[in-house]
Amino acid sequence: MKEENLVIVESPAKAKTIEKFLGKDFLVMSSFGHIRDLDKKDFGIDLKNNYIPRYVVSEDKKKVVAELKKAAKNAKTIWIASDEDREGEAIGWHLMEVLGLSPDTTKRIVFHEITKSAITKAIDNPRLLDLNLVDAQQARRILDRLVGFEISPVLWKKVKPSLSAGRVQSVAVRLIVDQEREIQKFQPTSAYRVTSLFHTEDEKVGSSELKAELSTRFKTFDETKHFLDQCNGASFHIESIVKKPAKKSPTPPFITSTLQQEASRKLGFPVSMTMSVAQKLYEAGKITYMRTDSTNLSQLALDAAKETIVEKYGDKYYHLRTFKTKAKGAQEAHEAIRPTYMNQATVPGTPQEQKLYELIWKRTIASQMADAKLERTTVKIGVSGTDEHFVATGEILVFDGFLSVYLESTDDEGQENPIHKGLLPPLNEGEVLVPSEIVGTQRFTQKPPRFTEASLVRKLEEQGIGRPSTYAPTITTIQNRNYIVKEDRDGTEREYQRLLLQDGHLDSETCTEITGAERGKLFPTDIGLVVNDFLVKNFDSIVDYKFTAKVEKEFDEIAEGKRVWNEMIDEFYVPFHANIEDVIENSERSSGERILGVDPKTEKPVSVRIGRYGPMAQLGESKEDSEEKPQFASLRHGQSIETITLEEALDLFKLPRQLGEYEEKVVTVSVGRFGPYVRHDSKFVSLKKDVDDPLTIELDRAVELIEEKREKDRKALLKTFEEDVDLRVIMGRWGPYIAYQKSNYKIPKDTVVEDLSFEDCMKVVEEGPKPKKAAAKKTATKKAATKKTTTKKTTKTTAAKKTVTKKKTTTKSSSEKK
DNA sequence: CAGTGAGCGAGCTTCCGCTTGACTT
Repeated sequence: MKEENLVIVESPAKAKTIEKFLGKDFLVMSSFGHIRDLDKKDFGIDLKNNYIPRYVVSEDKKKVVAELKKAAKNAKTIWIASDEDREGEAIGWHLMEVLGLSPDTTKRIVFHEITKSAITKAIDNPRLLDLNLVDAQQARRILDRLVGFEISPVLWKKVKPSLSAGRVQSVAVRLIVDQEREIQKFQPTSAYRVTSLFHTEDEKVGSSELKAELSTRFKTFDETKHFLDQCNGASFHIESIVKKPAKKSPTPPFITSTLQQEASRKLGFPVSMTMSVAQKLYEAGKITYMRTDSTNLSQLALDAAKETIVEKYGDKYYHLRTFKTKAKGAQEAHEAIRPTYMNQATVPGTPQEQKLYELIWKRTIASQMADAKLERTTVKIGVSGTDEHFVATGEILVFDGFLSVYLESTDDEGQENPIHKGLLPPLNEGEVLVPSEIVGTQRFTQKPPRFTEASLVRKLEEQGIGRPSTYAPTITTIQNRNYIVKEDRDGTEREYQRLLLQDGHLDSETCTEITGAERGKLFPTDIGLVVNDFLVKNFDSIVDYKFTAKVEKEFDEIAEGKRVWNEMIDEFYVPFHANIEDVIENSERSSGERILGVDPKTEKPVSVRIGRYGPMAQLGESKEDSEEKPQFASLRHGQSIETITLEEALDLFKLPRQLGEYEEKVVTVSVGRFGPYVRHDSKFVSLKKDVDDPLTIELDRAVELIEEKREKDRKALLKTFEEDVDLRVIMGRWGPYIAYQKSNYKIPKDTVVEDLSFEDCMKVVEEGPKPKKAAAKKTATKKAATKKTTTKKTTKTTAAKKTVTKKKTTTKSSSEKK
């Protein structure tokens, strides 16, 4: 039977919802995003012929494309309903190309919200594909490919293999590097903050205290002391009391970037976790689409929010609001992120899903609520014999409004807040106050803040760099490439002065505080620093913060039909490529090398630099006329080329150490990729963090660790079989699994592990899905197949060679996924 | 992936944006 209508959307969850609205005559399918991309071979672009792109159907989309083709053949009318933005238009165009549809007749429809009225309205108003917009996307895609695939190989040559550069990631790294340098450069200055606790004359000390701060901050200890001396015996009276109304308004509903920020601040989620939890909520139909840059709410949502607010909180808490989207380059193909059903304040699910949902619900509801009304009272207190005055501020909530539901958090860390929450004690102008204590404290200016994942996203969005769908992946990429790391850092102790005036006595003391402690902040690595400096030096215009904004403007001109896309690309590419050639030819290798000094024992020079496998130290030099080779050692975690000292570098060469023998086998200690370890009988045991030091650990302790590990392995071993000692059932991090020879196998669902027989296990090993060493990335299946058929060949044909190297890459990529 | 780091040097790495699963020891 021939279907009347086929509608193609991008997301399968969306397809499901829309099908319900459209009824029987419509079959709704999804393309799962883009179906084609530029070929990876030779850029996928004909550089000599107007940059004509060569597209191929992505490996993991072949199945979807085949199904769409089949459905398209059977349909009378095909509706392309991809998102209304540049990428969506291109997805639509690729679909038409692949399915053999004509852009002149195929119906293109768009809607910005998934409601019945929006969809029927779209069906009633189809248009044709906008080829200018498609061209703008092609220009975007081709430019990104050219930038990424021309600069990255330069890095392989000049810095280290396998590195990457790109329009978005390189700027993200630059933001972090520039900020880090600002922080290193920063010199704190200090000033003295004076605070006082007052009470009224007739009241007892402590009954109702008034905390006030001096409006002046003194530069020096002596000035502060002088002032406190003046206070000793002075009188204090209220000069004025000023009351001022104030209001607070709610923030707009969530878009991707603000959701990531708030989930990070309020729930402590990394951005990738926020996105995967949101994805689950979306697939379950609990929230609208989570990759959006629009703060818009549908009429349906506005009505539902009103109903919920009025019912739950009453009329006076409701206030209709619409928000303008601020983000640069926003394309607004979707609604804001909001609950599907406003009247559900909570949903079932994992704790994370519940928390994130609640956050979304509160933010959405609050955005449609009344302002909070405050009254701020400022009390000015004069000091006799001086022109100085203390100020006390109190704030009371007259009407809570949206605050009864939700308040956005800030990134500020530990800044002292001088505002009294709540009421001030009853006071009158002219009244005399008595201080119970006056304190002068030395305070230091704060260094610029380091980025968190979420604040980096905000910065990128402000600059119009990246899209909602790429914020989380970009941050993962630059961490995977080891350009930046997310880390905690302990603070350092700092002394400060404190002066205390109490009961007519002035004392001063030196106190200490911890400063500069960081949690979950982004730091550049040595490689990040070297690569960034190389890019800034040689490709300044590309890693410029404004580069994206500049090309976006040109893409817009293409979309408006004012510019031809391949002319724009040509204008960019010709000088860009000349620059590439010049850098390859003329630029020095860049390794960030630092000469640390000379080893006092051997009198050989010691240096550090980026090597093929990362930051390393070198002891001695390679000389042509000498047989002697230099020694190498990797820098340890937390060490940096920029800051490592000669002593620390020399320590690196003290490993591996032999500790002695245990059970007639040698015990050695060293530091590897996963940190310090003990090696014995070709088995590895990690040293305990913060307990053991590889430079000082002794045999007894090493044996202890070895035995501990044996005990743990014994406990994890669930089953062994007499028939074959190679077969074991082991308890792993993700539950039990079967290990046979060198591969691991998943146990089928619903099996009782205790009941597994030898035959059951062997069945899993033989029939179960082949344990893919390779991460399931695009071509993995193809590679696995090649591997299987050729590994047995012993002849050194090119084909066999090829598979060997391929195998290497696949295992590597699987390891990188960790 | 836990001894690597020049030397001879094939073939490999890499981008951004749209979407989900499959998968991890």
